[in-house]
Amino acid sequence: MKIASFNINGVRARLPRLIEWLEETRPAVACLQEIKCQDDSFPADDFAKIGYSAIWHGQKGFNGVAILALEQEPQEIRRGLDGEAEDVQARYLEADINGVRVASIYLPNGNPQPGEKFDYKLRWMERLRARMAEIWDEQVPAAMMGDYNVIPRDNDVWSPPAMADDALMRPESRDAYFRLLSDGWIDAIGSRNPQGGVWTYWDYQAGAWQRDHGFRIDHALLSPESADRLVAAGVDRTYRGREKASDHAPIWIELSV
DNA sequence: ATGGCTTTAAAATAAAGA
Repeated sequence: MKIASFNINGVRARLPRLIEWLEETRPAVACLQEIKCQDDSFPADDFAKIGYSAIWHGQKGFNGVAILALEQEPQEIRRGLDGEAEDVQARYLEADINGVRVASIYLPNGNPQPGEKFDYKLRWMERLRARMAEIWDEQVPAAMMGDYNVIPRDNDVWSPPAMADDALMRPESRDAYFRLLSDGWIDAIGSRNPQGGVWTYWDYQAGAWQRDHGFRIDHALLSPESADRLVAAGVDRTYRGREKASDHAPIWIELSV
C-alpha cells in the first residue's frame, strides 16, 4: 500500500502535472498540500476520472489540504486542529483509508522569525503534537504525511549556514519536531537516510534546482503499528525537474498489507 | 538579497511562500 504526499503549490495551476504523477505512480493514497483554492473550485471530477475519490479542506488564495484514495472513499476523521478556535487556516485533514489513519499536514512556514508567524508555527506544532498523542493512544497504523516546514538535521540541507536564521531550521522548530520523534513517531525517510543529502524542496529562485540547492522538509511520521509494516520510503525527485513543476517533490512510503 | 521565482486574486499591485 503506497501512501504519498505532495505539496503541489496550486492544485489548478498544477493539475496536468498532478494527474500525470498519479497515473505514473498510482499511490493508494495521495495527500496534497497548498491546494490554494476554495472548496467549490477543487477539481474533484478530474481525479474521479482516473479512479481517485477525494476529501479536501480549501481556503481562498493560499494553504489548503486534500486526501485522495484510489478506488475507495476516504473516511474523514477530522479537519483542523483543536486549541485555537480563531484559527481559520486550512492546514490539517485526517481520514481512515483501508485500515490506516492518514493525515495531510501543511505546517506553517513561520518566517519571518522572530515574529507573530513564527509564534503561530510553534503553537501549531504543539497543537499537532496533542492530536498525534491522541492518535497514538488509539494504537492504529498511522501515517502523518506532509510539509512540516522543518529541516530536522544539518545534513538535510545543502548549506546549513545559508538557512541558519530561517524559521525552517531554528532550534525552536527543530526541538518541536524532535519532540514528535521522542514521543515515538518514526521519520520514515530520515531514519532510512541517516547520511542525509535527500531533498524534497528546491527554491524556484537562483537556479536552486539546477545547482541541487535543496532541503528536506516533507516528512512521513509513522506510528509503531505502521512502522512495523514499512517496506520502503523515498522521494520522487524527478518530478521537480518537469515543466511547470511544484517547488516540492512528492514523497512516499510503502506499507505491507 | 527587506528577494533573484511563482501562485492566487484581481485588474496593478500585493501577499505568501521557504
